Amino acid sequence: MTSGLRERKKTATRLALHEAALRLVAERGLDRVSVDDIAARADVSPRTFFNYFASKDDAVVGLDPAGPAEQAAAFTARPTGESPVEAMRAIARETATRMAEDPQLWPLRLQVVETNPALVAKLAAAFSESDRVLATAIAERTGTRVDADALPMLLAGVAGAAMRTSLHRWFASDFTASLPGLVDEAWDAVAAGLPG
Amino acid sequence: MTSGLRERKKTATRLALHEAALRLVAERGLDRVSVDDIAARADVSPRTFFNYFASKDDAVVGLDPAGPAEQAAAFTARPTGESPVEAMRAIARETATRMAEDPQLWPLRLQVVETNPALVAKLAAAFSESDRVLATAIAERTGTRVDADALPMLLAGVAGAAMRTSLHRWFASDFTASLPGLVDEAWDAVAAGLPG
DNA sequence: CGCATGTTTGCAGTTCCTGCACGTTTGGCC
DNA sequence: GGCCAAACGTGCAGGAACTGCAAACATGCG
Repeated sequence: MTSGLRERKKTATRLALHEAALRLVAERGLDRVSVDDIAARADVSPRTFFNYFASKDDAVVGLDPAGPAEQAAAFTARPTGESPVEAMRAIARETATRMAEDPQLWPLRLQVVETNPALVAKLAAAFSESDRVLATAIAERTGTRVDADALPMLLAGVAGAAMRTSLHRWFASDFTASLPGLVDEAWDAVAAGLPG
Repeated sequence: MTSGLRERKKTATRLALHEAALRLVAERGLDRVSVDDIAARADVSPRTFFNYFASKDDAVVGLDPAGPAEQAAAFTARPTGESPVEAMRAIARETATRMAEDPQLWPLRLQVVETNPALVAKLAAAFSESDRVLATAIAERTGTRVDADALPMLLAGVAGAAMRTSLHRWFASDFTASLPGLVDEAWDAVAAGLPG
């Protein structure tokens, strides 16, 4: 899969920068960590940092830049019998399962993000970008247009809301709850039209 | 309402800075406008700029910082007979009506935001903050807890998705569509459980 | 080996943003 | 009107984020 040495080194460096950023911010707080600090702990030059992340915040949040596109592809690949809502729900559940697999990374990420308001904003922006990509995929699958019909953006946005809600409850439960279970609950409520 | 001279001057300065930022960015694009440019056009010192906005981006987007709290208050003030969904829908419609009243400001804002990716991110962050405040209000009204129950964040998030979708479609229609009408469509779809 | 291509790094420079200190304006009070 | 306290505007100094450029360096491939 990751064949060449070059690519392996790149992903290793990216991960090293992300983990360095995450741990430093967990220890000291966002504004007591500089890009130079992060670069130093990851053993690269400060200039190199910006070859991997566009900003300090991005390095801390450290999301896979290919994530949204992969989700969109997964959505497109769902069986044609499924309704758009069923398909979105299915990939949300898959994503949740994958997130919950690593008992360290996502909990630490969420802990650090919830503690630093600027990062909450960054994560929201990342979700919004993901929504945008997913909306395009939904439009293609359903033969609608993002600009004209409500469904694509609405469904993508609701999916994002369901995931954010579930992540928050997962965090609030100290990661003892089942993330896929929380995702299911959220989608049940959505499918029922959000009963009060 | 706005009694003192002091307060009137403050809101005037804030508005001047926002309009300066908006028009300059509309003309040249975000990265060809500096804070100094904005301050100069608004006739204040660069240092004063930061007494009104925390960042250049915030000045361009220029949302009322009291907006989320006002929405939450409006939600709390809805008749007790209404379900949470009905109440949220009602204030969404009110908000949409108010936005559509000014035929200049919101269209220009949306135009500028959609043209500059960094601003899309900022707007998403602002919506997320609004969601957070609304979720708290929903929890209080329904006797649930934001940390434990899905409804507060989920409903707030869905409301945000409905508004973002409607704003996008309004923009895509060149502002010829009725924004409250689009909001109604979005909420109809949500209430029906997002049929495909 | 040796070339083409991609990656790292240092450096100079711009812009954003903040803390601090000081002068000016405003509102309340007599 | 005159006075005081609080709020506001401004200049300055400085740290940190980020970018473009060009020179070294590493890797893949023939």
